[in-house]
Amino acid sequence: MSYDSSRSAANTSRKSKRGLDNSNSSNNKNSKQKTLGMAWGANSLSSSRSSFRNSPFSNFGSYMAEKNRKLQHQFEAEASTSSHSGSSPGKLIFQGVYIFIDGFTIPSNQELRAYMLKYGGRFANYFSRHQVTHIICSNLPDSKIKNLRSFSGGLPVVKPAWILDSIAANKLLSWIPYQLNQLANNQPKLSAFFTLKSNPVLENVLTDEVCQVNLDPFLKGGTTKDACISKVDEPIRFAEQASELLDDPNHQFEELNTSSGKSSEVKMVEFGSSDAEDGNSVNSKHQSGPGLFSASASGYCLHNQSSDGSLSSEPGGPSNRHHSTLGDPNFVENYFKSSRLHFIGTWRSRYRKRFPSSSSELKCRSSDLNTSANSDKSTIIHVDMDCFFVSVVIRNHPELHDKPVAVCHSDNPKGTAEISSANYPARNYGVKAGIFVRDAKALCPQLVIIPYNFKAYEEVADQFYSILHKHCHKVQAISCDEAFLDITEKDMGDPDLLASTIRKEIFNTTRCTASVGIAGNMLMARLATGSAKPNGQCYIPSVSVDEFLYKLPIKALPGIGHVLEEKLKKQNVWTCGQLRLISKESLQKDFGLKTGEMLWNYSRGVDNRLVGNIKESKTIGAEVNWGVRFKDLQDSHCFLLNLCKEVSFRLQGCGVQGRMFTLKIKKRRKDADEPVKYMGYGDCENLSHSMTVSIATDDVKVLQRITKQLFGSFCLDVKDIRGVGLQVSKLENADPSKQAPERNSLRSWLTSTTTEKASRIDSMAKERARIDSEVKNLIGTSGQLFSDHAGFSAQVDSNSSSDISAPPPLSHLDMGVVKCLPAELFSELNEIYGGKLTDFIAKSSVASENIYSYPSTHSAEGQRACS
DNA sequence: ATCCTCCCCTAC
DNA sequence: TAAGGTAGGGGAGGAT
Ligand SMILES: Nc1ccn([C@H]2C[C@H](O)[C@@H](COP(=O)(O)OP(=O)(O)OP(=O)(O)O)O2)c(=O)n1
Ligand SMILES: [Mg+2]
Ligand SMILES: [Mg+2]
Repeated sequence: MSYDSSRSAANTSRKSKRGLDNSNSSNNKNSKQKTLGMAWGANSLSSSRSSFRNSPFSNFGSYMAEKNRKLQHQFEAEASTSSHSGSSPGKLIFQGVYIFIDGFTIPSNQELRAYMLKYGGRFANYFSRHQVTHIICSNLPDSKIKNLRSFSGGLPVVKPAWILDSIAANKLLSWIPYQLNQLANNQPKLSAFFTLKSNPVLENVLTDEVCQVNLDPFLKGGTTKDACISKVDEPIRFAEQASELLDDPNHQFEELNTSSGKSSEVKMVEFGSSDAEDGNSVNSKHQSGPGLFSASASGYCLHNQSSDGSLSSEPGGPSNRHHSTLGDPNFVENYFKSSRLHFIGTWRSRYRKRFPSSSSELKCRSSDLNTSANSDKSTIIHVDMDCFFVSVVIRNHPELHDKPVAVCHSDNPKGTAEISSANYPARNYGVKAGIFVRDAKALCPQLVIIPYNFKAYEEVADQFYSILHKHCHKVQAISCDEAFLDITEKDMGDPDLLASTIRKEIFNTTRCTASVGIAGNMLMARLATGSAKPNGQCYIPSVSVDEFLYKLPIKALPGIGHVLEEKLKKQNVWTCGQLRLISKESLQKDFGLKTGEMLWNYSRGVDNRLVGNIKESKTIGAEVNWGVRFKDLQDSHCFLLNLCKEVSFRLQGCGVQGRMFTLKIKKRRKDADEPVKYMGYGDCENLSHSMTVSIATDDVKVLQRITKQLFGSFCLDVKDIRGVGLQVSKLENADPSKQAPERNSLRSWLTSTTTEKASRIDSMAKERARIDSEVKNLIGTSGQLFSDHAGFSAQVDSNSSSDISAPPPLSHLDMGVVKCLPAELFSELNEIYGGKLTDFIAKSSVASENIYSYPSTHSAEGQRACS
């Protein structure tokens, strides 16, 4: 196996002074602004943004809203014109039908394929839930049936006779009479559940009872087995029959279908859309725009399966889908909708909005580090959902709880799709997150593969955090399924009791289990969770820390990944006990100051971090390292533009702008073969270039110009590009009035006192020259007058200025800010207002310096500005 | 010493 | 076929 990428990269030419040489060749003819996914993205951001942007224009929010409205309109117009095509000749009886043939059939695979192609249908060599409309199947072994039922996601499973009869009738017949009986008969006895379901008391009675019973030994007995580490395995049983009777809209839905359908028809258990939409699914035909992704232009993939199992003729139909940037203009948008890593990567920014930092977080402890003194007193809880992505999806499928199950995009036993999460039965076979589905199938042939349901993950995460916040005010979110609680102050009673209460509540609310670790610091609490899983809790008292760690493999320590693990193993260190034998100095020499200290501390169970609120983000970015293949420069520029749009949306969604831009490129290594992973990046060099400007921006056009320039400073063949990322840092609040003074670079520079300015006068010339070049960069050659600055974004489009609203009236300008603009920007602005600015300023030449001048604390930025 | 840039590593 | 993102911490080495 050729291992991917990540060699030392020490040989890559590091310097590569950012060559400002490359002429911004194309003057961007195609600035038509497709605005891809911003349709609903713009909605959410305009509202969130209008609250920020009210200065210097008091009505800036509406200005932006209007701008966004127009862009959205434009987008919708384009979308509606682009999608329709093709008329259907009478012969194409299978138009819109996309079959996948599972197993041996009569007539043969090839014959059916030929029929489909001849009569306007399509034929899938590999199963894809997104494309396939019908599964064709004659007969299957039992094991395969079960898997099929799980994976088909509600698609009709039909006998080949359907195709033959349709051809004979010269029209598309209903598939229902041809449904595979085998499958229908094998349905779980849902009806049995439904009759019981109507008893709402049952849930509490059963689950509570079970929990109580299981918790009992722990609560009474206190400590158990090894060295006072108390651990309760699986105290909350699934109580399968009971839990599945819960009043679940999804079940109701299934019941409706079962009873109202044809007598022979039994609705297949649905994993995909129906579960996602829960109660809505019955009547919601339209994909309620995934506004979920508040900080992103992309939404989730809500599979557009028709909920009644009938022919699902998707809007676009089963048209050619491209799996790479080649030929798919919406690649970025579509890709993110299906990316699990994008989902978990962007979850945090959504959480920030849903649970705004409670601010009541009294940072009464002066030092930001735990001293060993109070560490003894602290009590930290770590909560983590068990095999989260699997658990959420199989909630309604008790028959799968005991079987090995994994979440994956593909069930192709030869495929390179990645396992996202595997349940515990599957882990017994070695199946785990990150491995290829083909390897997982090799390890465990009966592995059941189920699809993602991002919307459900989001909902469960919300419930999860609602519960946590209810029980504790100090909650640090780690991810959508994981958090730390500081319960030091809650000296009321047993932490174990609190933990079991929380776990019980999580289960009763979500029907998914969580595990909990309790200890004196975050490190040990996290490790405790690991040993509590699945569905358990574990307390590690201080006295047991040493023993707990002694045999623990170093890889189990958070912060030690495969690289550090290998390096340490070369030093014959396999366990934390062995790690302790190495001196701190030696570790720091080998791994650096901080990393060495971390290793030394962690191996002893020492962790000084405090549980805290999520900090405001320092960087915002987007990258794509899958399916990236360019045939020419134009391809790459188009892709970069889409990336810029995505990043711009996220910046605006977060209400921030940035000054530093980093473009990352994955470049196929010299002699690298085609990647092992389908559409993957394989063995690559990771390259990056960055640029800092003095005016923060979130404007697409500015981003695009900067990005183009950065892109030009790489010398490479676009055909070698396997991944692209754009990251923005040095963030500032988009609303200057809410901007922390020390973070407001431009303002601090502009508003520094005259004496300060005088003291910098020597450096000014140099700085001015730099600004000149930046301004040129920001303004460019065409339309863009200047970037978002001090809350102002104006665009004077030479060709179609009617497209964008005019800037707000002069009276709404914040003159304090305007006065301080650099000359170039001031004159640009002055032009917009027909020279009236000069007069205005002249009249109100009263002292404004005081308003915005800060004590000269902004050392860093000051240095930067005048150096 | 401290910053800055270009990386690498890690976790979810 | 398949959807290998995102963000923070931090190290090496050069510039100041
Ligand atoms: N390489 C990974 C790691 C995680 N995830 C997703 C799927 C997981 O369900 C979710 C949470 O990550 P966890 O590390 O908590 O893993 P699980 O919850 O699946 O299992 P565990 O019981 O070990 O927590 O993130 C993923 O898609 N790919
Ligand atoms: Mg988990
Ligand atoms: Mg987790």
